[in-house]
Amino acid sequence: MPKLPSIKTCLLLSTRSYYTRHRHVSQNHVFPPNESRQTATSLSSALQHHINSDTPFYGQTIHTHILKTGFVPNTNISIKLLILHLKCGCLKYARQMFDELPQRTLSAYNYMVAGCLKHGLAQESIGFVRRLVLEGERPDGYTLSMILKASNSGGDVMLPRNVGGLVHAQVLKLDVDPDDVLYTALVDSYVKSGRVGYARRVFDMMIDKDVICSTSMISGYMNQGSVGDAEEVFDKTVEKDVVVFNAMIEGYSKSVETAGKALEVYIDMQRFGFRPNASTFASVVGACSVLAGVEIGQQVQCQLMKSEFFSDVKMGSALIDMFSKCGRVEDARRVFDHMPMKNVFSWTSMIDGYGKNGRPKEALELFYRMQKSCITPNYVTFLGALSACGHAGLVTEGRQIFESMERDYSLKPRMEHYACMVDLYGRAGILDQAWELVMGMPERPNSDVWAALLSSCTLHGSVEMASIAAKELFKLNAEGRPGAYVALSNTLAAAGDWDNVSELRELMKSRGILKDTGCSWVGTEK
DNA sequence: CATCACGTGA
Repeated sequence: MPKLPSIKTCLLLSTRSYYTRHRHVSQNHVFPPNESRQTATSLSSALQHHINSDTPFYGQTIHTHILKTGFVPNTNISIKLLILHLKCGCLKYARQMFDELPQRTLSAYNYMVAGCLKHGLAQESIGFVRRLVLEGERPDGYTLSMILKASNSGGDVMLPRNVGGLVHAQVLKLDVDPDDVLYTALVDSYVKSGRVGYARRVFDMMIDKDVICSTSMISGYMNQGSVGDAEEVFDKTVEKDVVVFNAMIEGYSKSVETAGKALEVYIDMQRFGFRPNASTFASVVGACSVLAGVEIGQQVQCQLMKSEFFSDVKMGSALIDMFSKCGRVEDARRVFDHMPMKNVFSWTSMIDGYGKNGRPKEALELFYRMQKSCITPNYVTFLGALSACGHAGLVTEGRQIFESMERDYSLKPRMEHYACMVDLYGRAGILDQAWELVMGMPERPNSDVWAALLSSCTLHGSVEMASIAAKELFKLNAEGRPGAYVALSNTLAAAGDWDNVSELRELMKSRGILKDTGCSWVGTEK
């Protein structure tokens, strides 16, 4: 039987292989220990070194070595090993270390929660929160901020709807300093759940409002179309950074009215000495596409080409999108062809660009070529391909693509896809197929689907189906869709059902949807 | 042991 290496050898082994690759790192923890207690101490400091210098894999090496010796790590070492495994992304080992701990402290729990979150396992992380509460621990500021993060992670995390409020209450109970990062996390949580008013209230409690929380606040305001409030917060932000500028530019770039300001801020930030980064360029190019300003867009493109982001995939997609929106598909295609690296986004932008510019053949051709290369289409790609089929009236092809979604890529069609298919059948005049699809949906159709069905009925004069679709639509959110009333009214009128038309018009008037009759001003000037 | 917070495209 081979002799097991001693701890001393382990340390030397792991550190030697480490130093051959990282000669610049100080060697102050390599001292060979003489006694067992010292062994633990020097082992601990070696592990600490790998935690601090972000070289977790070497720390893991130490673990495999000490496992061979049969050395039983103390709590201190176990926790360090746990941290190292988390840093390496080995949740399995981390969990094993965690379960073997003699006593599980709050900080150990917090590590597990954070580790799961970092690897996208929000549900798992909440599981650890549950466990710590069941074991009688009280969540501290760290735990609370991670609960917020988990709830913001978007996934299907089982949490009460108003987590933000519940955490807020706990925060107030804990009596934490308003300038703690936790307050920033709270602001961000409220912003992300769309409750900007609450976010502002928390924000106002903070005395030292730094860039980070201001940025959260700004993006919250920008997402609502309250540009003025965003500007107010932005102006009050003393120590600005690239990110705040980006948040402003991104916000401004969304609408035609403010896209010009996006360009101004872009110039401003450079004047203040901030170098634009990939996100900045993406937003600025976005602003150009909103303005349909190819000229400025091309100027930005030139600047971009000279920057270090010239080959950035994000940039390429933004440029493709801009040129497509300006109706210059050929230019978009040139960008696409010259991209050194392409990802799903690049392909999707290009497919969508062809679709939106009335070139379904090219869109589909690209869609098939993409599948032949190693890029896997996603939800948005399918949406682009399906809408291209819709524009071209390619029913059979559309159906095949729709079916391949789940079969070949295990992507469950979303509401948008169903709406797209209904639209495809509807435009082609195959209303019964559209109806069948809607009835066979696994989930309840949303307003987009009913709206697509309604407009198909309007197109082909099917009054009965139109009224069903309209009824469902009104049940959902008719207020946001004045078009629904108009479509139904047109269908009824086309069928000569004037009684219902006038009834509907009354309804529209009472709900404040019917505006004054439009009239032309042409010829009224003196 | 020393975790947690801002912008990201179709």
